[in-house]
Amino acid sequence: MERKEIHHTKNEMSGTMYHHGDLKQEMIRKGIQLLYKEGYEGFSLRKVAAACNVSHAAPYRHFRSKDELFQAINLEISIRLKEALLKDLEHYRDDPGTRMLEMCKRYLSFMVENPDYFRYIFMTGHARQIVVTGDDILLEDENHPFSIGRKHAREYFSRFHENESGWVQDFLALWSQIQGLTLLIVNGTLGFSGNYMDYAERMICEQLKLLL
Amino acid sequence: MERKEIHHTKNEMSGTMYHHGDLKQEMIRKGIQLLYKEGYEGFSLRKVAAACNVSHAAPYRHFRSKDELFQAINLEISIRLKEALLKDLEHYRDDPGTRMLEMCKRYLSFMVENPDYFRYIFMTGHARQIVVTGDDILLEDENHPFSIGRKHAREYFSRFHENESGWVQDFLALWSQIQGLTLLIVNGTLGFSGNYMDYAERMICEQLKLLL
DNA sequence: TCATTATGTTTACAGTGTAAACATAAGAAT
DNA sequence: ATTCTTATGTTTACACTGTAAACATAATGA
Repeated sequence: MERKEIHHTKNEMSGTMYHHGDLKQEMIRKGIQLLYKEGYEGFSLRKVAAACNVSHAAPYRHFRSKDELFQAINLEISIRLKEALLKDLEHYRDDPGTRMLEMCKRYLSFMVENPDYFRYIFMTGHARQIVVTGDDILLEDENHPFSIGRKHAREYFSRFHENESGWVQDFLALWSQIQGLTLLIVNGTLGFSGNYMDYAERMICEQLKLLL
Repeated sequence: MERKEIHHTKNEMSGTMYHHGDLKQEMIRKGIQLLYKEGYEGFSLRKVAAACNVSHAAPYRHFRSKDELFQAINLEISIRLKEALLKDLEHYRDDPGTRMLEMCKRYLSFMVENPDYFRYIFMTGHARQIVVTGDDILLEDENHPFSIGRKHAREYFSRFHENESGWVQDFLALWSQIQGLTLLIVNGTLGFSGNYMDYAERMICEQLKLLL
């Protein structure tokens, strides 16, 4: 009971060992690295396995398919994104407009700095399903980055409407715009001679009905 | 000189023939069909070759790589898109706002009906480079669908600005929004209980500064 | 008629995801 | 301690993929 982790992770042990120790987590870590280095096209299960010093079939003990590894990576990324969005957000407590602007900018920055995250999540059918009903726009998972954005947007946009569901259209408009700009920048369609964030900021402010 | 096309396309000849006749064009046509049927993931050179009743290496006489076939498909799609955007546009001659709205809706419809076109062009790094300078947003190719949109947007948005380049920001905002909404619908992120076009229309009208 | 060129086919190879059979090590039960 | 079971590796195999090289055939032009 007392001495655990005797046989974990090759680093802690001397030579090579039959059992890896924590292959699942290392597959996810190395998978993200590979995604970062070689992009979505260059990504392969076998390369990740090799990066973990493990035979190409070993991953199948932890993931039933390549796609399942992707889902695990997806989850890990969404956690990082959520952290990035929420970090030190209380600085903007009494300025909801600036807070919204800040979150939008953070989202864009995160994706631009980690383009393969975006590429992976939104360009390969691995995004979570979100449903727009008559008066709400909802994802089951409360912890998902989207739900964070939704919560803030609802609180923010509600002030501009009398009816209970008016914020939905505003949020949809804002979210589409951010998402589109992110896509165009991340996939290399749009190049800026100056700083792209200037354009983004003006655009977002207008969408947030903020005065410039 | 007179009798040409004697030996073209298997359809016109009796049995099978060594030379196909117009493999290049049929690869593009069948390629688009395959894209439509199996999606970008299920797409392969060998399947397209098989669909053309031709050995798997034959395409290499016309395309140096899979990517080059994709570029040809890209071009073909952009032509179809342009046609869809411009068809009967003179009906809206004296109502620029409605015309812009109509073009945006057509773009969205086209992509929703042909999701793999969008997936292919914008999710696989095959989109054309567009540069945003201080006072313009430009693509060299005048015939590209983007350039069509740019022309109309410039004419339309200019009325709201005194300075010569004010329209750029407006166009960027509109384009990002359409593109983002399209992405979210096409990749299945966003599901609508009602008609998605209602939401889209309200959104676009607002972006066009049109009264509802 | 014959050489050249365009355009096919066959064969080959390395890389992919995945499944099956096998091997080993860890932990539980005896 | 020894043995059984289970978790987690490895090897081998297969059907795909893109692509290159060698070869074959048919159209073209001298």
